[in-house]
Formats: sequence, structure tokens, C-alpha cells
Amino acid sequence: MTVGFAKSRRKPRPKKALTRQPRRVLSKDMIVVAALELIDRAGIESFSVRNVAKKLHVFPTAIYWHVGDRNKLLGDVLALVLRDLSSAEDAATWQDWIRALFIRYREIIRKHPNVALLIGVQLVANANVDFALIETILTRLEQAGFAGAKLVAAYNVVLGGMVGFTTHEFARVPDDNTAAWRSLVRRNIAALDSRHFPRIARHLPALTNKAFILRWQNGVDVPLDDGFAMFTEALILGLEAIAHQKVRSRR
Amino acid sequence: MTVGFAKSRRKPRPKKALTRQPRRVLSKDMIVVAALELIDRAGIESFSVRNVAKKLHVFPTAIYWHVGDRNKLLGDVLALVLRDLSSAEDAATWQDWIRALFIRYREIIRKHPNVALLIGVQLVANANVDFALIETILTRLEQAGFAGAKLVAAYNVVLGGMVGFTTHEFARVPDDNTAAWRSLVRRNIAALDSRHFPRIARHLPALTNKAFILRWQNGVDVPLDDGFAMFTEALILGLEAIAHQKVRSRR
DNA sequence: ACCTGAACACCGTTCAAGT
DNA sequence: ACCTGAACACCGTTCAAGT
Repeated sequence: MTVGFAKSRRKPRPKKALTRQPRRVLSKDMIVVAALELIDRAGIESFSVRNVAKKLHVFPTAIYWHVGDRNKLLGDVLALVLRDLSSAEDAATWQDWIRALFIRYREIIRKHPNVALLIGVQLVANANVDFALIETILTRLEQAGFAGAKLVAAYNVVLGGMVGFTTHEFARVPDDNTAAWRSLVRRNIAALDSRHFPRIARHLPALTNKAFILRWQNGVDVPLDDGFAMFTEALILGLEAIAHQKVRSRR
Repeated sequence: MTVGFAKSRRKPRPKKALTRQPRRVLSKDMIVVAALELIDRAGIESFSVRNVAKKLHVFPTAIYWHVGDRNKLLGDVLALVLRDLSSAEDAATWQDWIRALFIRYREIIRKHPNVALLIGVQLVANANVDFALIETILTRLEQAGFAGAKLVAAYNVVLGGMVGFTTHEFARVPDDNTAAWRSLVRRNIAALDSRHFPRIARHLPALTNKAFILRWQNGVDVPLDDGFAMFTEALILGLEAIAHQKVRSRR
């Protein structure tokens, strides 16, 4: 998957006879790719600078020459994962475009579920600024009828919505003592007093392991497709209604 | 023998002559409270079993007798913080109730912003099951007109929406080198090519530090009130529309 | 310029031992 | 029952040194 190793372009210097040349066993791209592979395979918990170094057969401290620190490395991993987010196919309506954006985001997280919580923490607060994406969102929202302060609010709604559902859908489940934990959740559910909670009791088969709080697996094993689809539609329909409110109130 | 431990408050038990009684300097509640205080004050990064132990003037390993492990302790902290979430004032309409729920959740996070990302990771996937809350959500959604599989989807929409926006609004900003990072974001924004990104350029004052991706402070310092309000309204209006769709399509 | 290597101040957790 | 205490296998990061 060629991540663009633009940095190690090595111009030959014919004039100068070198007895020794830099080892160059490492590059920032290699490190970031290795880190992502580690996270994808073993989860975010087992990510560490030292493990990345081990994976690259290098001393831990060598990492620090290429990336600032642990958090900056995670930021770079994030940027790599989200690289293709802004590559939007064009859509006829702003509604279609936003829906496609949400779906595209979710597909990315599906491929790299272990970075989901990273994104919750970093992307939306963060600095790997993809101006093209932001510009397009604003364009589509203007198209929808938003302007001024309402445009900024709508922008935050779109970004919050894009990451909001999916982040939690793919939130990690406790370590991997899944068996023990699964039986805990099940016991909790089994101990349910169906007189006090008749609706939960009635819908238990549909809820068990398929609804937030009542599940022991995350989106990797049990995708919440219906919930995601309704969430997306609800938000779009809601923005539509609010945009029209604005238009009306201006007349 | 009676070991003279200064700490052991010693209730006299007249009926039973004890030669020795348990020290009881610790309790699970004390540990959870101490952990929350630590997180509130110093952030989630500086939370550790060892620091909690230090705060309680106790050996790190003493913690393990009361709580299973680090993650279970964090789960308990979460349960403590969210204790009051289900204590809902009654509302006339299901729309009002959901709006109040979202607001109540956000107020809780406002008070304990450093646990926001914890919740993203744990609550929605997790086992501190508050059946009363779940039952009420289902009740209100039935009231809204949802039933069957659509009810489960709507439930997931509500829970995902409740945590989705706020989690990211209060997502932590990188460590606390805020000064350096702030200037980084600003430099990125300053380097913006306003011909390619005219809308960003035009709305820059309204966006800078007030919009996801383009901010260097989180909801603690810069609450996204307008975004949150619009997000909530959009989701409610959207659910309303979808519920009516269902009713219509059944006729 | 790029990496090795030692060192420091931390972690979570287990296990044995005390009382 | 509840805590001490030592021990183990980890961390992130700094700094000096090699080449």
C-alpha cells in the first residue's frame, strides 16, 4: 500500500566519493505504517513506542529522531488512516453528499476499528487539517441554505455527527476477557425485573448484544447498520428542516 | 496484642471480646472517589493505580484487593459520574424529554470533562447497566411512534447522539503544550490559500477555535453551544420525521 | 544526519508474607 | 479479611555517545 515515501529521495552525488553513508534504515513513513499495522493487529493497548521499535528492529530511541513523541506519532497514524476521507465522489444534492461522507468515514473506521477512539480524541480536536474537506462541507451547507453563525453551527453538527455514532459503535470492548464480560452482561440482563422494565423485557432478543449498553461486542463483530442508517437520515432530515426554518424566518 | 494502628477508628464492640480487628483503612467507594478526584484535577493521563494509592497513603497493591483491576476501577468511576443521568424530570413530550436527556448528559460531562473519552470507550459499550434509563428511552420512543426493529434503531440513535457530540466537544486537547499547539493550528490557518478555500477564508473569524478541527481548545474553554443545540434539534426533528414516515407507510 | 546505549522515573499486576 | 512488600515485565523520554 505504498504510503508515499517522498522523503527518502536520494539524489546521487557523483562528485563526492563517500567512504561512509548514512544508514537510513528508518523513515517517518515506515514508522507510521508500522505503528498502524501494530494497532490494527494488536489493538491500541499494545501500541507503544518500544513495540513499534521492536517491529522495525531498531532501538526505541531511534523513533524519536523521526517523530516528536508518542502523541505526534499517533497523530500521524490518524492522518494516514483518514487520508482518503476527503476524496469524495460528487453527489447531486447536499443530502447525498453528507450521507456519502458519513458512510465513507464509517468504512474507514471499519477497516481500522482500533483507531476509532483515537479519532474521538484527536481528529475533531486536531491539527492534521484537511482544508479541502472543510471547504466542501461548508459549500454543501451553504447549498443547503445555511449562512452566518448558523453555518458554523451546522458545520459542527456535521463533523460531530460524522464521528459521533461510529466512534461509539466501534468503541473497544474491555480487553479481551470477552468471555467473562459477556457472561456478566448476560447475567445482568437475565436478572432483569420484567415488571419494572416491561419494554426492555419485551424487546430483549432485539436488544441483546445489538444495542448500546446492552452489548458485549462492538461494531467489528456486530455492526449497528440500522442504527447508523437512521442516525444519518435523522441528522440530514433535521438539518433540512432547520435550514428551511431559516429561509422562512427571513421572508 | 492489639496492634496500635493510628488510623483504625476503633468502635468498641462490647459483646464480643476481640483480640484483633480488621484495619479497614480502605473501601471501594473511597478508592473510586479518590480516582475521580485525581482525574478531575490532573486529567486522565495522570491517572494510575499507583497515583490513586499514593493519594490514599496506601501501597499500590492494596487497591487490587478492592477493585479487580485498572479498567474495572475506571468503569466504577464512570458509574459514579453517570449516577444522576437517569434522574429525569418529567417532560410533556418525548421531544422535550430527549432534549433534556442530552442536556443533562452534557452538564455531567461539563463537570467532569476529563472522563469524556472514557465514556466514549466504556459507557456505550458497557455494563454498568442502568435499566431505568433504557426503559424510559424505549417508552419515549414508543410514544414517538417507533416499534419493532425501528425501535431498536431509534434507541441506538438516541444513545449514539447523546454521547456523540459531547464526547468530541470535550475531547482532550494534546497534553498541555497548548501554547505550541495553538500556534501550530494558527499557522496552519494563516497559511491557508484563500483562493482555493474561499469559504473557510470568509468565515475564518467565526470558525477559528470555535469549530471542530480548527480549534485548539475543547469544550471546557470554548463550549460549542450553538453546535450542540442544533445537533440536538436536528436529531429530534429527524426522528420525528422518520417516525411519521413509518406511520404513513403503514396506512 | 541518524542510530546506539544507558539511564531515569514511571507503569500494571502477581505473589508471598504479615497481622 | 485486609494490607505490606518485593518483584517482574513493562512504559515514555532524555541525554550522551558513536559513526
